[in-house]
Amino acid sequence: MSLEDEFRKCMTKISPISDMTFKELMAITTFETYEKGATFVKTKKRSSKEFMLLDGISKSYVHNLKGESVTISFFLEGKFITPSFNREIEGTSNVNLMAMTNIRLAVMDSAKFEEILIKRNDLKTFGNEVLQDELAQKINKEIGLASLTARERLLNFRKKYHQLENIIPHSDIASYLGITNVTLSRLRKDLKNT
Amino acid sequence: MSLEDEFRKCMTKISPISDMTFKELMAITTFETYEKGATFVKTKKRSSKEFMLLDGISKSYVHNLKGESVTISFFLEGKFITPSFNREIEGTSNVNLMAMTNIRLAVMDSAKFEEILIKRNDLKTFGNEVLQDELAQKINKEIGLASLTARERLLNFRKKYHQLENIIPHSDIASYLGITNVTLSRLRKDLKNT
DNA sequence: CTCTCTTTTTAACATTTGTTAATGGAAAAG
DNA sequence: CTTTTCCATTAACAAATGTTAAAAAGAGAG
Repeated sequence: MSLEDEFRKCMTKISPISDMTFKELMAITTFETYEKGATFVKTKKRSSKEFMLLDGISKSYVHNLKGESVTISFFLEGKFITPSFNREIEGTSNVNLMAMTNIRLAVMDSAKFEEILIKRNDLKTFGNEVLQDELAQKINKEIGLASLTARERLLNFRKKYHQLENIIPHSDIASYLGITNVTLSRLRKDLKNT
Repeated sequence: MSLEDEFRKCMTKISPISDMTFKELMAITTFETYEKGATFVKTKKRSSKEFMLLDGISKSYVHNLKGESVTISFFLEGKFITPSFNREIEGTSNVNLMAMTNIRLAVMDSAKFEEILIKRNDLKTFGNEVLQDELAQKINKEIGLASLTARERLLNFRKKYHQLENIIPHSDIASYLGITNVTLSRLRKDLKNT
């Protein structure tokens, strides 16, 4: 399958896009690949882009005041990454984006993407879908961190991200769950015998 | 000071608004008051409005799966409450908004507000300012919940919301911090002797 | 002012989570 | 294949947080 077809398929899976709109999108799209471990968006760097993750796994993360890396969220294949206007403060990203595996991305300039979005209703619907998913995830994560035990959060994580636990470093999962990796390991052991 | 003047003052404090734009805003604005304890936005009810909190204190909250109330954020006097497009999923709010004290609000229909926003650059700047503040707060809260101890979170809370601890129920603060109110009480005691 | 109701504090104990360090195991490098 | 390095597990202990229930303090009603 061509990159274009793949891109189209991912978009459509989120919300249907007309041929016309997709053609316009293609005109502003480049395809990029990053190797496992590459940070393709950095905080404090100015560069407004939108990303559709065609293949692989990615995470967003920040550093807290102690300098520790804190995972904010994970992105699986076919996910449209948090739009820039929901991720940037004064034109600079407030999170880093890192490839957890080798990844392939469709990359679009944010300003041009928005131009198309304004005039194309199907893309607007797409954008709303993405935004609403973002909102739902954010609030769920916050509720979880504020009111669930580490064990419950891990169970939720497993429901949402099947198999991810076997693919990416546990330290990333632990910081996502707001626990240490020692605690994660303990919980994993406990849950085996249940 | 008239309600209008008060409204204007609150807006300006966030980002300057021209006379012309403000006049248009006033045409779609009503002023409402709610008594302490009133929930003026409910999840699952359809009604897209924007709120400027002229006076008093408000909170947003949700219920988790166990039915417990979880405080998401607090709003102080002069704060523009999380815009509907950042709070609603398919036209229905994903949080409840409650008055923690008697409050006064400037209330605007979201669709009409957006119409003005589209054509008025000063209002767009205002909107961006609000959005960016929202983003910054959200990410900070998430980092805190994921990587700070309860004690550190309480200290941050105090820095951000001076005096709030003496005004609103501790159960609301505890759920905001992701701890029980017994733990909150303990931390308060500890921090006295420091 | 007194009584009632609600909120906050305190206590005692259980449980969870963090810390540090050692062990084990798997992947990468030579 | 062996060695090295990195990551996950385990253990032992410390610290933080939750749970339950009782006491104290505050707020509101009559």
